Amino acid sequence: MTAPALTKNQSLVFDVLSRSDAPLSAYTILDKLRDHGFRAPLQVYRALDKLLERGMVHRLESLNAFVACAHQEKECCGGHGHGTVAFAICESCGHVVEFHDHAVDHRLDDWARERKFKPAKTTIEIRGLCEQCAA
Amino acid sequence: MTAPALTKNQSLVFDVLSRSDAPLSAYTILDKLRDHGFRAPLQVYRALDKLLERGMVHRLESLNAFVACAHQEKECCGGHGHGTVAFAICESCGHVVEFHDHAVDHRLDDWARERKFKPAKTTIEIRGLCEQCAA
DNA sequence: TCAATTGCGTTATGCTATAACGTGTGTCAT
DNA sequence: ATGACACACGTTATAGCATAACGCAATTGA
Ligand SMILES: [Zn+2]
Ligand SMILES: [Zn+2]
Ligand SMILES: [Zn+2]
Ligand SMILES: [Zn+2]
Repeated sequence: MTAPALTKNQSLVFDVLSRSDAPLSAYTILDKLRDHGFRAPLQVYRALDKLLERGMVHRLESLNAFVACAHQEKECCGGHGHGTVAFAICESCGHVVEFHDHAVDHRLDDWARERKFKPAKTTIEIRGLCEQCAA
Repeated sequence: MTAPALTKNQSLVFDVLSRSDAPLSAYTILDKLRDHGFRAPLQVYRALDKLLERGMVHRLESLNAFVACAHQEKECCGGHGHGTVAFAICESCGHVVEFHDHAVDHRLDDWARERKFKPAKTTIEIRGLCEQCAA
């Protein structure tokens, strides 16, 4: 039941994402890891796949970029085992806020149930300007 | 105030999207329009940009693909002048349903207002299985 | 020990999107 | 008219994102 340890490559990728204060593209991650022996995009993508599976990393579809999950292990909704997560992305400074909203989740869930649509993964991304940048 | 007519290229691209029952990538559109003189991606992307501006076409971020807007001109929320729109995307048959949900919109709006975040564009995409394909 | 699984590294390729250049065509103020 | 401007268009080249296909090594579990 308890997940196996991260491999070396997975740890390296996760570390880079954790330290970043903005989303990173796979190729940016690659560049940051060249000194650690990374040579090809696949090394990054394979690590990202595993981290995404675990919910430790999220993909921002509107940016083709990735962020470390901002949840603590045991937060509401089970931390990394969270349901749908939403993002507010500042187009000026690049800062991203990850959040849940149960009302939104349930509303979309109801919509799906009414139409007998079976959701697998839901993307919610608000792009705009954060408080700092909107001033 | 009334929008200028579509150019030839814009019409061709819009037609292709309108006739399709699934989202199309820019390159797929290009292929479908080679017989009409299209030779390069930019011809498609430039037309798409204008159609997106007008709200006649939507981009599905999680698919890197495009669909014709499913609204009628004068539907609720002003038809093509609509606010946030959401999509349910079947991963099996490719069918896409476009919808509004005011409750979701307002909830996300509230979230943003509370944090003084200024939304510019919001993406909501539910991927899963439609009723037909879930059976 | 033998198979199956998983991760890894490499090369090559494919898909998505834009930069930069020049052309032609209208509009509009001079 | 003529020049200035805006805008659509066409072309070539390039940038950015993602996966296919190969082979090797380590791990696991019958
Ligand atoms: Zn998360
Ligand atoms: Zn900002
Ligand atoms: Zn629409
Ligand atoms: Zn379906």
